[in-house]
Amino acid sequence: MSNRAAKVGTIATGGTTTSGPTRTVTLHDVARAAGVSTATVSRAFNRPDAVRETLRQRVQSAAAELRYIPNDAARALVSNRSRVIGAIVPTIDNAIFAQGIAAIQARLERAGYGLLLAACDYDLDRELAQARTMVGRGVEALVLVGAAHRPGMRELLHRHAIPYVCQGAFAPAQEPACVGFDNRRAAYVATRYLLLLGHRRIGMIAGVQRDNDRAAARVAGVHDALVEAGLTGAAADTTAGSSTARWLAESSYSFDAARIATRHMLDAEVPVTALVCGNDILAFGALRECQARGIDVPGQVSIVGFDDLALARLATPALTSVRIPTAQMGEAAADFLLASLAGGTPQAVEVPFKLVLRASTGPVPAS
Amino acid sequence: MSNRAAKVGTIATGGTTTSGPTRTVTLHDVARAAGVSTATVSRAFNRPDAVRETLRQRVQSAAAELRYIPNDAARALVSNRSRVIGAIVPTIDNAIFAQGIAAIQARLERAGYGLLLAACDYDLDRELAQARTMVGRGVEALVLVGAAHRPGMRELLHRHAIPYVCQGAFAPAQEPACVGFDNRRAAYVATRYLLLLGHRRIGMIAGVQRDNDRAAARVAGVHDALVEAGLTGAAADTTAGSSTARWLAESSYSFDAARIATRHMLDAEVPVTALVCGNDILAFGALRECQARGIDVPGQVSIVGFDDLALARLATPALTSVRIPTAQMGEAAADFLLASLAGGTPQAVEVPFKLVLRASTGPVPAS
DNA sequence: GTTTTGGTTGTAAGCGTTTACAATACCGAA
DNA sequence: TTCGGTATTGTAAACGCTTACAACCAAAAC
Repeated sequence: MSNRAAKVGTIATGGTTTSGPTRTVTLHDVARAAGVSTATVSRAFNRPDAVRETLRQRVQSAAAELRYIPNDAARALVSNRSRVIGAIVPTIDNAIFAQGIAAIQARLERAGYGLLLAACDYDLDRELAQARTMVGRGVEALVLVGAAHRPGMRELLHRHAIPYVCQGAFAPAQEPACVGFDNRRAAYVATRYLLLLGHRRIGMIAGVQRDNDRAAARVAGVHDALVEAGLTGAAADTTAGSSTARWLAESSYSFDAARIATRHMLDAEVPVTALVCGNDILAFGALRECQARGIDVPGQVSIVGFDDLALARLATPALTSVRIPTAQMGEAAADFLLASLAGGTPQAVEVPFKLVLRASTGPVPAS
Repeated sequence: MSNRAAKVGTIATGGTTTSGPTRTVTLHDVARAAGVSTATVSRAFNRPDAVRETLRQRVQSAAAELRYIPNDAARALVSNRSRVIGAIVPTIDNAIFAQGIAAIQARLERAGYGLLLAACDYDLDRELAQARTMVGRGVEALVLVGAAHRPGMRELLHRHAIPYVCQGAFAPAQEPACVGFDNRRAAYVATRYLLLLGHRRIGMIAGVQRDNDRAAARVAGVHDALVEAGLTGAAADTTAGSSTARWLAESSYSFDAARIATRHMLDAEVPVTALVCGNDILAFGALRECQARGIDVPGQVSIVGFDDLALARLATPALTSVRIPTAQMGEAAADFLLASLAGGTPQAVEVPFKLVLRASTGPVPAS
C-alpha cells in the first residue's frame, strides 16, 4: 500500500499551512529538511539508538514538521513485512465471531499489527479465494475459523510460509495450529446433562454440517451420548434427513429457519422432550416455536443452546447453554500467531467450555 | 505489503512438486517461463486486450504453473493504489456495528477492495491514531462512525486526499460526507410516542456523551420533546448529573452499568413512568432492573430502546425500539466511498429509521 | 605519535511492479 | 516495392524505503 497524494506544501518555510493535498512527503524530504541522509532518517525511526541523540531529534522534528507518515508499501516491499494479519471468519454478524475478532484486533494492535478482515459466509471455496487475495495483499499471518479447509489452503499457506491458526476448534491431531475447544465433547456434555435429567427422546437442531466442522463435531457429540445411552444405533447416519437420523434436523443459522426445523421435529410421530441446538440462534428459534405452540419450556420440552450469547440469560426462560470464552480464545489465537511470527512454534491451546445451567432445561415430564 | 518467502521450487521442470517454501515467484519468473518481458506479463494481467491472444495464454499458464501471486506492496508502491479501505468503529462487539462492517466488507469485496479494521473503543484520540496508522498502511479511503472527530482527523484526511465517509449520523451541515440517520429526530420521535401514551415523568438512560455525537444527539432529541411538552426548562443542562437534568442518567454501554443507572433513576424522589434508553443494551439493563424490583413493564414503567437488536423482539416483554437499517447503511457507506474513489462527489445519504412498537411500552399508569 | 577500535553516517543497491517511450512487426495503400 | 500507420512487445526508469558496505571520526591503546 502507499499514501495517496499528500503534502509537502511549504517545505522551505516549514510552516503549518493548511494548504490542500500536495506531493507526498517522503523519507527524502525529511532527510533534506534535517540535513542528513535517508539512511539516517530511516535509522532514526527504526533503531533510534543507532543514531546520535542530536541528530535523532533533528530528524524527529523535521518529520513532525512535515507531518511525515512512512509509506508502508515501500517498507513492506523491501523488508518483506507488512505488519498486517488477515482473518477470515464465516460471518461477522454473530456475536461469537464479533467478539473473537475484537479480541484479536485489540491484541494485534498492541503488537503493531493491522487486521485485514473478510467473511466467507460458511463457504470454504470462498474462504480459499479470500486467503489467496490476502496473501497477495501481503498478510504476514492468517486467522481461520475451524479445522477443516480446502486442500489448497494448506498448500497456499505452506508455499508462502505463512503462519496461521485455526480458531474455534481444538483438534491438534488433525490440525496442530489450533486454538479452541472440543466441540464434540461439549455437545456430548450438554446431551449427558439432558440424559441425567431423565430425558430419553432427545432431538437436535444442528447447523449445516457441510463445510462446517464445528457443526459436524457438535452433531457427533450428541450422537456419542445417545449411542452411549443406547438410544440410537451406533451406526446411525448423522446426516440430517437420513432415515436413520430421526433425532436430527439441520438448519441454517437463522431464527426463522430454526423455527421451521423445530416444527418438523415437534411434528414427529414420537415427539422429543428435549432439544440440543447447534447454537443459541437455533435455540431461540426452537424456544419461540415451542412458545408459539403453547408448549411449555422446560415443562414439556427442555432446550439447550450453544455459545451462550448475551441474550441467553436475558431470554425467558433464560437459556441453558454452552459457554465459550470467545475473548480468551481470540487473544490466544493472536498470541499464537505473534509467537509464530517471532520464530517460535507455539502449541495448540485448548480453552475450556462450560455448560451454563439456566431455566430452559428441567426434568423429563412425568407422562 | 508483500509476500513472505515463497516458491519457485523447480522452475526448470515446472513440476508441481510439493516442496517447502522457496523463493518468491515474481513477475520476472513468470516472464522468463513464458519467454516474454515483464512488461508483457504485467499487461497480460492488467490490460488483457493489449496483448496478443497467444501470448496472453502463454503468460496465464506460466503464471498458473508457478502459482504466481502478484505482490500488492510493489503494485501499491508504484501505482499508488492499495485496494484496501480502512474502517474504524467504536467497537466490533455490538451487533449494530458488526452488521455495518459485514455489509461494508461484502460490498468492498465485490469491488475488489480489502477491509482493514480497527476499534477505537469510543475514544476519539485513539481513533485519530488508528487513522494515522491506516494512512501509513496506505488505505485508499476510510469509514468512520459518527460526525464528530478530532480536528486532526480532517487535516490528516485532507492532506492525504483520502476520501472518507462518516457513518451512523446524518448531519450534512456539519459533515457533508455522511451516511446515516438523524439521531436527534429519532430520539425525539421515540419520546413523542411516550408523551402520546400520556407519560409525563420521562427519564433517559443515555450512553456516555463525551466523544460520542450520536449519544449526545439522542439526548438532545429527548430533550427537544420534553421541552416542547413543557416538561423541562428549555435551558436545561443536558449533562448527566447536573442539578437541572434529573431526567437524565448517563451510563456506559453495558448491561450492568445500565442497571445501576436505572436504579438511581428509579430511586429519585419523583419516580419516572417511562424510560428512553440510548441503545438496546441499556434498555435491557433497565428492563432487568425493573423486573428485579418487581416493577411491571409496561404496567408501571414503559421502556423504549434504540437500535432494535435481534434480541429486542425476543425479550420478555418484547422491546419497543428504534430500528436502524444497518446493512443498508453499510452498503451506502461503501458505495459512497467507491463513488469517491471513482472520482465522483457523492451526496450525503439519509437512511430511514423506524420506531418499532412492541410490548415494553404502554399507557401511563392510572395512579 | 601512530594504530586500533568502535560508534556514526553516507552511498547505493535493490525489493517487485507499472508504464512512458522506443523498437519492432505487420498491414494495406500507393 | 515502398511508406505510413497500427498493433505488439521490450527497455528501463521510477515508486519510497531498508540495509550491507564503505567511509569517517574520535577516543583508547600502544
